[in-house]
Amino acid sequence: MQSPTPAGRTGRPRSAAADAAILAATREALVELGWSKLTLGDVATRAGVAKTTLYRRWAGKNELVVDAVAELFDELELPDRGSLANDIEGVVLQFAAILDRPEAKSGLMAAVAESTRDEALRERIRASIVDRQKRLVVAGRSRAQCRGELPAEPDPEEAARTVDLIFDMVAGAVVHRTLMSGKPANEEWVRDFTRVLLQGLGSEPPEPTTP
Amino acid sequence: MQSPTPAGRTGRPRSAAADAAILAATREALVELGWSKLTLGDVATRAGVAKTTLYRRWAGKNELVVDAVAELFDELELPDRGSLANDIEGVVLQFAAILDRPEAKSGLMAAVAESTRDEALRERIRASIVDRQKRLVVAGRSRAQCRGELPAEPDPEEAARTVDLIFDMVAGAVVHRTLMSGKPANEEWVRDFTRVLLQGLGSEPPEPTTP
DNA sequence: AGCTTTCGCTACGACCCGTAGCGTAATACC
DNA sequence: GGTATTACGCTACGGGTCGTAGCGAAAGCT
Repeated sequence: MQSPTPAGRTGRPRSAAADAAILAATREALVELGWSKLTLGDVATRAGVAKTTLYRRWAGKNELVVDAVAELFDELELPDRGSLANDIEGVVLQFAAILDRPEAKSGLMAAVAESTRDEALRERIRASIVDRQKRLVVAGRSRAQCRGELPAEPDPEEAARTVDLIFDMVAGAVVHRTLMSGKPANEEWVRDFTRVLLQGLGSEPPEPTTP
Repeated sequence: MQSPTPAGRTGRPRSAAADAAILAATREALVELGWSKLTLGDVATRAGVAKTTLYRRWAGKNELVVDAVAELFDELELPDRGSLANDIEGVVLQFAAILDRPEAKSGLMAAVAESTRDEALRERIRASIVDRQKRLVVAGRSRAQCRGELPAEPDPEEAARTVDLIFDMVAGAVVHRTLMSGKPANEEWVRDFTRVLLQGLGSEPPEPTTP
């Protein structure tokens, strides 16, 4: 997960408990201090380990925070809710709930910002966060094709392009809504979003919000 | 634009040339160093001003970078290209071109990350960057309604929600494509994106990419 | 046992931060 | 032209964080 996993097999093994404590302390520090004021010395103190232990496992702040934030996305699931629209609404609400947590907001965006100048960090984010989310898109799309809700795309290259497009549209909209617009991606918004995604902008709303 | 604009009217005025030099130096430093390694002392040296001059005008790194990045979005325009689809493709390509610049990527995302813990900074970003982009959505939508390409929404509250939704979907998709997926938002992608946005996911592609 | 690796601790030079103080330069008002 | 007022450049400073080195002790494996 972190630094070049120790090659040798003999000797005292690394403490797994220390790993968990460090990542939890990192998230705690992210909540209280945010990215810029988070220091590795402070994280070490919170975790009850020495600062040098941190540097033995992670190359720096970037890698540590990515690993700490990645764990937040472990709970993402895609239960079968009967229709494509329901599947989308369900997973988007899950994603929005994770993004609403302060440690996810500041940590993820800061890491992405740093990754624009660090190829290895970008790959780390892709492998531990982005690809995990994209798998949900692949699964949901294939499920919808079996239901006949989406057209089949025999060309694998074109199918991959479509998956990428849907992924960027879904995740991008939620992230932008949450971070840039600063408004909640609640049920009402998710309903509207899903309708536009599935039927396009030309469609008219089913009901003018009369609860 | 920056710090509490000097209240008094007498005395030596602030140098406007210094402002431009500082903002340009900030963008240059963003390109070469990225957000985390950018220091205000270095920016001051590049701009040919004293470090104290920087602190007299901006409260800190966050505010300075936001102002420096905001200027990049000044060139955004919405020329009338005849149809809603063409309008969208045009403005999205402009937006993607700006986002592709390294100073925009690292600067904007880092500022957004910091803004999750700084209400004043979030407001600054909203006023100088986000709202300027949203105006294009409002204009493009109203133009499309005049053409009859989009349904009219008489309820102003519902119209505002629709504008917000479209804005987050468009800008979010481009940002996510560029930064998270790390792939270019080129003409091919923009064509696919516009088709899905207007017609929804159920529609089939017009031609299987046969140039 | 003995070997190997991790761990906690301390200390260190290097860098950047943000501010204070001073003398000088540039404008507005009279 | 003289004067008040503000901005500017420069230097210097205490405080904080960085990332690393070195040490003795602890914890596993064979």
